Amino acid sequence: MKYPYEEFKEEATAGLAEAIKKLYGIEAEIKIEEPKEIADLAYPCFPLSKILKKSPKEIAEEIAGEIKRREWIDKVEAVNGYVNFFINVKKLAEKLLKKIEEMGDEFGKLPRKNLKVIVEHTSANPNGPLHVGRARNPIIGDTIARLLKFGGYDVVTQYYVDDMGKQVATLFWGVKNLKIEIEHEKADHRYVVFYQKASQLMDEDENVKKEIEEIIKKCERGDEKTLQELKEIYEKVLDGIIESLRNLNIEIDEFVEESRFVLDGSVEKVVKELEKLPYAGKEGKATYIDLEPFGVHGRDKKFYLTRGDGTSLYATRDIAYHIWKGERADMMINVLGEDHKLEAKFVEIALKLLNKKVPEVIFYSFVSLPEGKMSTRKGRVVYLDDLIEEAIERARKEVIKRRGEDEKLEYIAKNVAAGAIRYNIIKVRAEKPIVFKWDEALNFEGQSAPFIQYAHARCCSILRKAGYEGEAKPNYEHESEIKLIKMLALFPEIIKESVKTRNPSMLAEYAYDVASSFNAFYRDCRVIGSEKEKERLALVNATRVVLKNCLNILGIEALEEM
RNA sequence: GGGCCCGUGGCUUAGCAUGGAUAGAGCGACGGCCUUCUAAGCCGUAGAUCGCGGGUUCAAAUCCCGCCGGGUCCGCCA
Repeated sequence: MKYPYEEFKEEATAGLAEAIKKLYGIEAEIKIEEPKEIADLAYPCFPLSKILKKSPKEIAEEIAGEIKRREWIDKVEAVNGYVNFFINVKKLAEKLLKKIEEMGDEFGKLPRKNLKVIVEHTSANPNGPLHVGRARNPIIGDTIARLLKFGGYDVVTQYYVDDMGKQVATLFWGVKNLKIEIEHEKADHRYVVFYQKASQLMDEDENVKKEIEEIIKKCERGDEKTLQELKEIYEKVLDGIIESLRNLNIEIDEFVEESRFVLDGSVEKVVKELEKLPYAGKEGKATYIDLEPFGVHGRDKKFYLTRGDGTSLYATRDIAYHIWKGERADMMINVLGEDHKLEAKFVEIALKLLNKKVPEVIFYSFVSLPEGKMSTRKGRVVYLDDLIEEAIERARKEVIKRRGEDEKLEYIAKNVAAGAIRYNIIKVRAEKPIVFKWDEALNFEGQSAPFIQYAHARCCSILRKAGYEGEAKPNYEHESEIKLIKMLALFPEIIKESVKTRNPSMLAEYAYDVASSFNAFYRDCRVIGSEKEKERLALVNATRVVLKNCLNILGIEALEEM
């Protein structure tokens, strides 16, 4: 199965190759471009000019003269050394609308690949509520998962639960030893106070530090009773985190506890295997791998696998986890903060040395506050729950302003809020650092989720009123109609591209462009009651489908009214 | 000291992988548009040495080298 735009592109490429062969007798690599306003496709003749010793202008003219109108190619022009192609809009409209009509929610999907991919994201220590500094993780992870599913992969998402590290142990110690009364409906917010106080005491009091260290040691030795006790506490915090995620439309398929890899002996096996390698060394009883031969330079290039007492370290357990994961999937994708780069590099090196599958990693920069990096320990944070709550509050005001209070108020406000937050994170490339500002994070206008949701709601409203039944003979002439058709046709291309590059921000941008093109159409072309009502309704419906599919991938509710 | 990432109008950002035709948006500012399908919208104006300096090329925001500024890491933490 091919999408219409794809067919056009193939026809143009084939036509070019043929023409060049015929004219100059050479097999040229055809690199085709998609200039926005100028043409639908363009072929620059500059590289050929060098080989042929002819001006690009002349070459373009010769080639353009050679390429005939075909099924998809409506017009070919030579301009400034480019061969410009124009698509047969009538044909495009016919084929595209038919395809969208048939496929509906499936439109834009790529063929099934029969490859299982595990997307690991969030994996935050369950010692307190999620904060905005890490909010990119679940949003990027969930969007990537949805995107890959749409792109034909079988996707499972995993949250790796660090149930035996310092953070959870500190939390546990705090809950057991401190008396703090705090009111909050969510457990993660109640418990984080114990964690904060305990961390503070740990810095001040050597005995507290020792007690916490003892808890960690017990866990790492596989003491099941201690692990169980910790679990009873952290599980409540984790439930709070899960609830926060659910408010952003994020569900995680599997939770994998770190301790299982200690308990089942796989961590020990990893250490034994790695110890045998020539890169391994010992310092006292602690084992390390020297990273210098792998191109890692710095003050200290030793990466430790075990402590002096033989217990394992986080990265070592992470290796065991990845071996386990790799046995259960064809591909692994991890979403990690940029602070994990070195650790991830180490895990990668270790996995390669052990001849195991290596994960792809998507790194993101932190969301910081104007006063600096967020920190749960220091209490310098904006919690995700507070952001969501504020977003809903603001959305509610907007909804009331527009449509008054009705039974749909909460539903709309909640989804506008969640959408706005998700969109604002995903529209920016993951590597870019973000400084958190309330008004930017909660923008409901311009390039934002509500803008796109609004266009979708407008589509739905028109279709509702007109009673669309799905029959149409497309014949579009208005510039805004044509622009919109072409925009919709690009959807599968955008999916292909963003799946390939694992870059959902491209899709976010595209969804905005579709909504924007629709608004122009809405402005210029009356639908209901016009002579062209039927075919315009078909276009509105096609727009609705594309917007909905975009929004679904972005994890944003496609509201039907707002 | 070293590694990696970021640097595009006042602010936020797309484009950078695979170099091409006038650098595309949004916010904010200013001025307009609700008697017709939802004004969370639309139209217009102003605003850009694409961090700086070299280089490669017919062509550089995009590739290479150097520098500057910011982030991040270099722990027997996670």
